[in-house]
Amino acid sequence: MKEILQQIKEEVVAGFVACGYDEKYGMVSLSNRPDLCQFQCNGALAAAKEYKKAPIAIATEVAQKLSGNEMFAKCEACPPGFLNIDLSDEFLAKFVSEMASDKDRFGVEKVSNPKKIMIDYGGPNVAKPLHVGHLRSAIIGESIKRTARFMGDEVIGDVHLGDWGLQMGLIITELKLRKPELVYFDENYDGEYPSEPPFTISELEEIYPCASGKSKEDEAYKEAAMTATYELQHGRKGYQALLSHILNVSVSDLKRNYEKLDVTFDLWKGESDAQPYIPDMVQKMKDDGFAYISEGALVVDVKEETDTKEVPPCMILKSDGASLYNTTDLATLVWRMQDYNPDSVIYVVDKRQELYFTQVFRCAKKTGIVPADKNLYFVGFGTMNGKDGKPFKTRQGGVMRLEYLLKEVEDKMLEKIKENGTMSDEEAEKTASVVALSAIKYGDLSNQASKDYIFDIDRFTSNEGNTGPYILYTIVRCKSILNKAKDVDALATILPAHSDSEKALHLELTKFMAALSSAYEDMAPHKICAYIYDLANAFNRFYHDTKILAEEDQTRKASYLKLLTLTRDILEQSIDLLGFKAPERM
RNA sequence: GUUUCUGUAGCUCAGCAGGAUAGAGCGUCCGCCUCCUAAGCGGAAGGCCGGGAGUUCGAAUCUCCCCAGGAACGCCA
Repeated sequence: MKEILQQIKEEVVAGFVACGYDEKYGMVSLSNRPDLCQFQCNGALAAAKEYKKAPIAIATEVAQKLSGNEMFAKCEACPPGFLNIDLSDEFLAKFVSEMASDKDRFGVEKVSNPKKIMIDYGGPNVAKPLHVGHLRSAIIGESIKRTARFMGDEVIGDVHLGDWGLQMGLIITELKLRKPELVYFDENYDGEYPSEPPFTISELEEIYPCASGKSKEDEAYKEAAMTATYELQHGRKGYQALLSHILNVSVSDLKRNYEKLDVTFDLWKGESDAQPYIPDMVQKMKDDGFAYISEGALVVDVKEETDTKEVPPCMILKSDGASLYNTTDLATLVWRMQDYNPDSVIYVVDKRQELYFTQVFRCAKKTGIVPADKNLYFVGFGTMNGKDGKPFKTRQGGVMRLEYLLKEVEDKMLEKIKENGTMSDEEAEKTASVVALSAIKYGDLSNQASKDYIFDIDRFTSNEGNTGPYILYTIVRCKSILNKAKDVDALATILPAHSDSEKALHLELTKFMAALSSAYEDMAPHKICAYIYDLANAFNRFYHDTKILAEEDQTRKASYLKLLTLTRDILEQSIDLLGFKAPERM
């Protein structure tokens, strides 16, 4: 259905036009003075210049023209020239009623031109456990994916594993040092490689940081790792067999962890999947004259005249001939275009990588890997900091594993539930994990993605304030009443509001469409958070001063229940887009 | 050094296609459970929107300069 602001605007525009003013002055926005009115139009102030009239005169004229319009309870001119608008309670109730009758979408229409979008989020390294650094990509990407899907786009999520490059060389080098007798290291071996991996996930997780540490101190070790990387990339069989072991062991562990986060991917492709496309891609870049040798490396210039800063060329191959991050990302775009041909690709990545992606995007467009009419978006997110404002660490100063973080938050929630609940242990634990996820995700998503934010467990899990648990609690309240009222009349209409708090709730509900579409357009989940926080507040106020189940007027009671249903549904739909769920009780 | 992001209440953050008295939460203080979950609701105190110029009838919001902090800046990803 048509957004409420749009409906109001049409009336106001008509008013302006009828008075002889340009329609552009009929812009309507939410009031920034809710104490005075619900909506406002500042067009008269702007029109004053063009028509050489006092703003208040214009506003008064338009206000008179609009008086008597059924949509408005009030439409008055206010000095110096504001047009203050209140909707009639009837119109408001009717609008909300219409939303309620739209069972699954609550008035939100799908986009008229759905797109095929591929979204690249996650980016975990195999052989390394998920840590907090992967949290934001997963959470934000998942939310953007769900939102776009809800709006009608076809969205393909790709985890984009980090399963190539120096880190693999490091693991192989360390493994060789520890178990040189393994057949994978015997270059003359030409039999079948064992199907059982020569390590467990925990060993793997220990090997990488160890190797990485050594390579920073030991030049020769680093050299060996780079050689191993090169050999792996150039088809050394034993190493490739090792790679697939590493992948298998690691991916099943990753899947388990992402599942806990309620984050899913349609594709489990990795950097290694792009490798077969590299030779042709590179050759074509050379043939087309885009790629040339500079300082020993193969590069493509991506400078543009409008640049305010130096944009270094996009490096395609290192001087030793090995591929690197950029190469792999470009080759990944090759198969993405070839196999899926998406209209756009969205990268949800740490914002520090912005320059790299600028280079990659330009290079992809310039060399024709990605046609000009496709869009490549970089959604950069900030760092997750600890309470001290520095990157989040464990108490020991190491990188916090996601599993442990999750466990810590779950324990906190469980404690709270046990304190004031009467649940069985089993239900308490289930509920704790649901609420914990909401605490983490809401804590993250309620901040603008691009900014750094402080991950404060105590605040996120707090009983009070703008938190995931608060939103869930509100939903649980709705559910609790609805469960008790067995006779919810699905066909009931929502009556004009009886009280201020009810009216405020109506008004808040009408903003759902606008909130969602702006979150969608800006790829900004925090806008959904801001909206549901306002909605939850409005509901709790209403809840507090309205006796719902005890209401004697049955029509009114049915209207309340309908209102509750809509509130619950919108909240649940919204948190689903954020990537978490509400329990039945808490 | 260059580029870029950030700077709003004691703390954590909204608001930024300019508009009327700058908004939340936490923390502090004061109220509210014989009533549908008090993980709630109401209220109070708390701000030169980093500083300075400019554009405008009007600036937290746009432009420029400064200050402070972070980040990126060709063979890591």
